Amino acid sequence: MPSIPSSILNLMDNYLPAQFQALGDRTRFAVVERLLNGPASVSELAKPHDMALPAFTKHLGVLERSGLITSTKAGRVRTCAINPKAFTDIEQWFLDRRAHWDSRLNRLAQHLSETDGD
Amino acid sequence: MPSIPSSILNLMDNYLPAQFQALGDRTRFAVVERLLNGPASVSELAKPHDMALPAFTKHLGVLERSGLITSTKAGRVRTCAINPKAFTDIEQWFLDRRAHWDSRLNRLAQHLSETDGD
DNA sequence: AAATAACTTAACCAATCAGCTAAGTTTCTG
DNA sequence: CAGAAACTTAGCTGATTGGTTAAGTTATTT
Repeated sequence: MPSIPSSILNLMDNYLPAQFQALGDRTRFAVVERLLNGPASVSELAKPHDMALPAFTKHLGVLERSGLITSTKAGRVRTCAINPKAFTDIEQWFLDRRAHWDSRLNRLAQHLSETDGD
Repeated sequence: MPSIPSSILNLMDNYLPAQFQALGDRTRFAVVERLLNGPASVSELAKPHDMALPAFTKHLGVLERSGLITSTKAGRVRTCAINPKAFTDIEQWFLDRRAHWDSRLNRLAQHLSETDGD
């Protein structure tokens, strides 16, 4: 059974560290929180941040390359929006790890209670 | 003994960008995934990573300063463990934002249906 | 007591990052 | 069509990051 080469899968694969790194900057984190209220243009998003536009648009580039946001240009205005799937994926990672973590603790507790009287 | 005001502690506390940044590196991300299986010593954690120990312990420093992990030294062995509260806090951020996001979409849908016949 | 194990500290280096200014492009407005 | 608005591209810079080696410290083993 021929399968998709892992080189391609790896590209498709949502790589969480890239998304965490994107969120790991005050400015980008604030942009994401803003966009959770709905889409906005570049200049609208930039307004609260005390920096020149080129610096700011680099941040948007990082967010977009990580997959956390999307953007489309209409006329001279670029509009940015949250990519909900990226958030669902990260959320899922936390849910999975929590489930794993909890079951580990349960096994531990089980083991401790079973060996209690030894 | 003068102490750090709680107002400042609260600001330091739970500063998500720092935690995201800590997770935004392959090595540190892998360490966290490993620690979700249970505590481990520094050299145990370092083994799978092809780098000298000083480089590796810097990563542990970043993780610990962010609050994602804790460590204690017994004899010459430092043992690292997950700090579950940090994970709960991040998880909570995602749950909160999702709730907010969903209610925004609901309001939007509501609005669209109410103005449907205009 | 000497050797080894498990880090730790210090000093350095290359690469990436976050910012800047200046100049360019495209699209709207008057 | 001239000018302004909304980015975009290019090139520079200082700070931070992720790595290195060499040498030190502290605890255990033999």
